[in-house]
Amino acid sequence: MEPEILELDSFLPYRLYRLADTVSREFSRIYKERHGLTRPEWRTLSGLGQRGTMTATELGEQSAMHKTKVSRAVAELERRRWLIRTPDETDRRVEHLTLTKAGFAAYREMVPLAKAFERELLGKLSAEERAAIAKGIAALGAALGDE
Amino acid sequence: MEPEILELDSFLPYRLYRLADTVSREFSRIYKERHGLTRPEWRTLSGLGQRGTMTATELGEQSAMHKTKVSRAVAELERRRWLIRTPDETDRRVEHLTLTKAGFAAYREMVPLAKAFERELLGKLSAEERAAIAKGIAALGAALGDE
DNA sequence: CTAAACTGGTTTCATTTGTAACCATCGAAA
DNA sequence: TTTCGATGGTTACAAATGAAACCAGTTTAG
Repeated sequence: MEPEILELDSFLPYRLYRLADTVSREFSRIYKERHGLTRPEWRTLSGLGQRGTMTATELGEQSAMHKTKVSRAVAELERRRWLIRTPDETDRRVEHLTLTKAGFAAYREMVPLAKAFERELLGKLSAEERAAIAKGIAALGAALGDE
Repeated sequence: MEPEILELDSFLPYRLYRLADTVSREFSRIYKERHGLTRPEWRTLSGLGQRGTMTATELGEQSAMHKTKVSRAVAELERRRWLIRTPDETDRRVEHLTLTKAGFAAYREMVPLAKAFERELLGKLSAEERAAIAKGIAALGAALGDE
């Protein structure tokens, strides 16, 4: 019997990871160069910028980050005075996180850059290709419960 | 003027990364549990299994890994006696890497598991969705020169 | 020839990450 | 109530990673 070979180049987990890695690495230059943010920090910033106040746990769910990443990212943004913590009135374990003026200013500055990056990337694709990637990602995400 | 908000959930770099992370993490359980391999080690194993002999540099190109990752993965697989290095005849900096019997046995054992994983994952999608993800990834990969 | 630039591969060091243990608080059940 | 299991969040420690320095050996240009 023939030895079975795995075509790595068309193997979904590999292909997907590699693509995401390339895109993410490119994109990270934007927030890394501009403000020296790490990816968890950027996600925290954009999560709070988008949704307003959130708790650390909510942030973790929304951005698919492990709680330790969230914890460290929040600590760093707090150190920069980009966010503040407000203790919950009724549950003293919980704290509500909100961007400060400075934090929100940074967010507002980043948003157009992020959108431009995405626009440029998608601009290299045809309309059908854009539709395909959107559909594919949505379907796979749904299949994985990766909401 | 309205503050511009970035919808993280539909932002391509984020969505893609998150999806890849989920898939990759799931998949890694297979080679992690079975043999305690790291991802670079798995990639090295499957790269050599697929293509036969390669140099470290070629491995790096084929699997999109930094040279230090390759170096360490190769060292570990060598320690397990899953591969051997043969010095190049004409250029003494280069070494050709090949799986040993044991290494190839491990590879052969992993391939069906990998294929089954992919099959199961894709099985959750409709035919059009499968086509969409394939097309989208290929297009984006091409656009990025991410061969 | 020979010096300088380059390439394959390894190592060192600082940073990032994940796991697990941990602390404090909370809610439910006895 | 008191106790015990969950939960929000942080910390400690080990492992994985990336950047840059490094060592050999090779090529190129003078």
